[in-house]
Order: sequence, then C-alpha cells, then structure tokens
Amino acid sequence: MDIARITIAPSTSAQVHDWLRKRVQQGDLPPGMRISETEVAAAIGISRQPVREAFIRLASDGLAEVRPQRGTYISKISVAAVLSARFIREAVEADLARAVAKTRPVAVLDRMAKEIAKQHKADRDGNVEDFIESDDRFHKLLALGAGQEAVWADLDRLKAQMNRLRHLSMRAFDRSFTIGQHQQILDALRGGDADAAESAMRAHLRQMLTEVPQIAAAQPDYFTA
Amino acid sequence: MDIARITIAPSTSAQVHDWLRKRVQQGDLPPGMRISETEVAAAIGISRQPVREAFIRLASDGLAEVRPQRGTYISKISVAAVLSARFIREAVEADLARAVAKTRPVAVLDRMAKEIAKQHKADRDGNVEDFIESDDRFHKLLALGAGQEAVWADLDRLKAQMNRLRHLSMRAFDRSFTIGQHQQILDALRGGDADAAESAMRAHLRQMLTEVPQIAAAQPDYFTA
DNA sequence: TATACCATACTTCCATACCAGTGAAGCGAA
DNA sequence: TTCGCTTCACTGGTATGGAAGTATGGTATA
Repeated sequence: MDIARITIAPSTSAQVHDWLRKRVQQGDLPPGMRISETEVAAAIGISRQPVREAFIRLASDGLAEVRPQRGTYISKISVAAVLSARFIREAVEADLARAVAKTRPVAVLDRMAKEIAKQHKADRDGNVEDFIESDDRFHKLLALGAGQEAVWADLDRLKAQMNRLRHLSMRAFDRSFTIGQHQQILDALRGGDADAAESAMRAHLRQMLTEVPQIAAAQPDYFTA
Repeated sequence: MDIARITIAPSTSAQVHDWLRKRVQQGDLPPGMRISETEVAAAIGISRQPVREAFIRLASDGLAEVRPQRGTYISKISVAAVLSARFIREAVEADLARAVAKTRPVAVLDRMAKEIAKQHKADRDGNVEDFIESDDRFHKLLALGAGQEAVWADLDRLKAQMNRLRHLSMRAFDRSFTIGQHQQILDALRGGDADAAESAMRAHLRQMLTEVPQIAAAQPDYFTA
C-alpha cells in the first residue's frame, strides 16, 4: 500500500461537513433551505456540537449562512459571485492555454482527448454527474499541462457557487455544444497556436455570460444579486 | 442614522477569529507557532468552545492547522500557494488593466494617483503597514474601475498567504521601485494604451517571482514547499 | 375590527464535563 | 549506557445543559 494512503479517521464534524457540502453542491439541499443543528444531529444520531462546527465550516465555504438566534440557511447562489469566478477563470485559463500551447505536453493532451471522449459518452447516456466531473478534469488537465496544478485547486474553491449553478444548467443547455468547444481548444493546443487557444478558451468561458441570466431568471428563488 | 448601520453584535467566536486572523496576517503569530484552545480561552477570559470555533474558522482560511489530539499550529507559508496566487493575480489584473485602459474612468484613476502619493509618504515615513494598505487599495481600485469589484474580494481571499509574506518582504525590498511600477501602470491607463497597461501590470506582479525565493531562503523555518 | 401585549416554542451561542488519543518524562531491566 | 515499558499531563473531540435572542400566534383591550 502506498504510504501516503495512511490516514487518520476524520472527526465527526469534518465528516458531517463533507456530507453537507456535497449535498449542497449537487443541489440536493436547495438554496434558501433552512437547516437546524438539532434536526441534523438527531438525524445522524450525534450531539449538536459537531453539527454546529460543520455549519461553521459550511459558512466559511460560502455555502451556508448562520443567522444568530434565528437559524441557519443554505446560501442562495450569488450571481455576482458566479460572474466574478467566471471572470477570473477566463483570465487565468487564457494564460494557462497560452502556456500549454507553447510546450505541447503530449501526455497531457492525450488525456484531455480521452476526457472529451468520456464527455461524448456521458452526453449520450444523459449522465449529468459524469459529464460535469469530466468537464472539470478537462480544465484541471490544462493547469497540469502548464505546470500550475496548485492554480486549479484555487480555482476549484472559487468555483463553489458556480458548481451549484451548473447542476441546474446542464439539464437545460446543449452539452454537445460544450464538447465542441473543448475540441476546438484541444485542436488549437495541439497545433501550438497560442492565440487560437486563448481565444477558443475565452469564447468557451464567455458562453456562461448568456446562460447565467437565463438560469437565474428561470428560478429566481434560488438566486440573489 | 443610515439604516445600513444597524448591525448585530458579532459572536464571541467571530471576534476571536478576526483577532487571530489579523495577528497571523501581520506576522504577529509566526508560522509554525503552536496555539492552544485552553491558553487563548484563559487569556481572554472565556470558555474553550468559542476559541475552538475560531480555530476552525482560521483553519478554513488556511492560516492554521488543527492536528487532532496533538495541537493546533499556525500554518507555515506555502510557497506553492503564494506562487499560485501570484499567477492568478497576474492573469486577472492583466485583464482588468486592459479593461480600465479602454474606458479610462477619470474618478478612479485620480484616486489611484492619490494612493501613489500616499505610498510615497508611507515610504518616507518607513510606515510598512500604511504602505501595504495603500498598495492593496491601488489594486482594488483597478478592479473597481473595471466594474469588477467582486473580483477583488475573491483575489483578496486568495492572497491570504501572500499577505503574510509581504510583511516579511516589505522591510527587505525597495519600496520606491514598487511605487515606480505603480506609476507606470497608471500612466499607461491614463494614456488608454491597453497593451502597455497589461505589460506594465504583468512586469509588476512578476517582480514577486524573484523576491519569493529570496525571502523563503532567508527564513526557511517559516515556509514549506 | 384593529392594535398592543405576552406566553411560548423555537433558534444559535456559550460553559462545563468527560472522553480518547498523544507524547514525553520517568523508571527499571538488560 | 541503552532499550522498552509504564505513567501521566495535556491535546483536541464530543455530549449536554442552560442562557439569550427571535418569531409566532393567541389574547386582552380599545
């Protein structure tokens, strides 16, 4: 066994946090929903304290809002936060695309091609979850190819609000169009054309600018300005 | 009175968190230092619980590390995290600079000029804290001028590790050189030259690439890879 | 009917007590 | 001296009770 796999059992509080975070991200716990220390604790069969600490962690992630003496609520999706994350992604991934186009790391580019294949399959199967995960891996590989793996970790945290929105949008929008954009990006990277790679990436991420208002308008209860 | 000024008193836990965060950022609590729930609670005169929750928040910020049954330690500064934040800043602020150069919002540009004046003064006075704050405001104004204020809020959180490093570096490096770079950026913005603004900004933020290794080498105990 | 008041049932927040894991000091045997 | 075991003080983790604040619905009053 890999020595790195030796870990200690995470605390109850951390486990509850992970569980809640996933459920929020996947839209299982909808924006605006009220959650209660007492209820969650009773449901799991533990005391209130670890649940409370999980709520605090969730609030640090921007996924919940604790209102003292009033209650704790799942955060609504902030349109401003989503657009901010989008802006940052466009700037950063444009630079990443330029860097990768210059070095053309074959191994990474091949893995990106495989992800596109997986996306085709997930699209055919109608498997939204698989599609989103592969989409993320595609973009993560770009950072890896640029030797900036840590950058993706930072972007991933910024994307928290965006991820929730995506679970709403992937059902509504044309996934094959997204895949086509991925293919264009990859083609430009393989061709070593930094300018083309950058503009393809920017166009891809600007797609969100038209989608976000539509999604927000469709379910206004889930969003705040 | 402005209705927006009606606020609720922050919880003890939140106050402790704020206090600790500031002290860590300013280097008052050095990287690697051990902190104890019991000691902090006794020093303030409260119970362990709110202190414990403040530690959890601090860990979410990446400023502390809680090791179960062992102790809680102030995080060492991750060189990888600093470089990642730097990369992101360069990409994002390059785009921001382009945007501002195109619109040339006079009011904002004037405020940037005032910040540069403040930086000259802080440099003369040897006031490191004032200098850093003005430096931050200068860059924040750029985001404001581009109509992307929320972007700065995100960058600010990413900068957490970088900020700690800056408190070490500002004493070691030439501040007047930094001010000169700010002036170059502002001149390009006023001239409406997007290319010049972008390259001046990139050069400014790449400065860190040479400084970080030197600072890390000077105080290796404070850093991790 | 409309309004002010109040009892009540929640909520999160804090204090306290106890639990289990850790690590270093102390001790004794080889 | 060196090694191994035991002990014990100390750590963060969890459970529980009560304090303080808030929302709500009923009730008395005009």
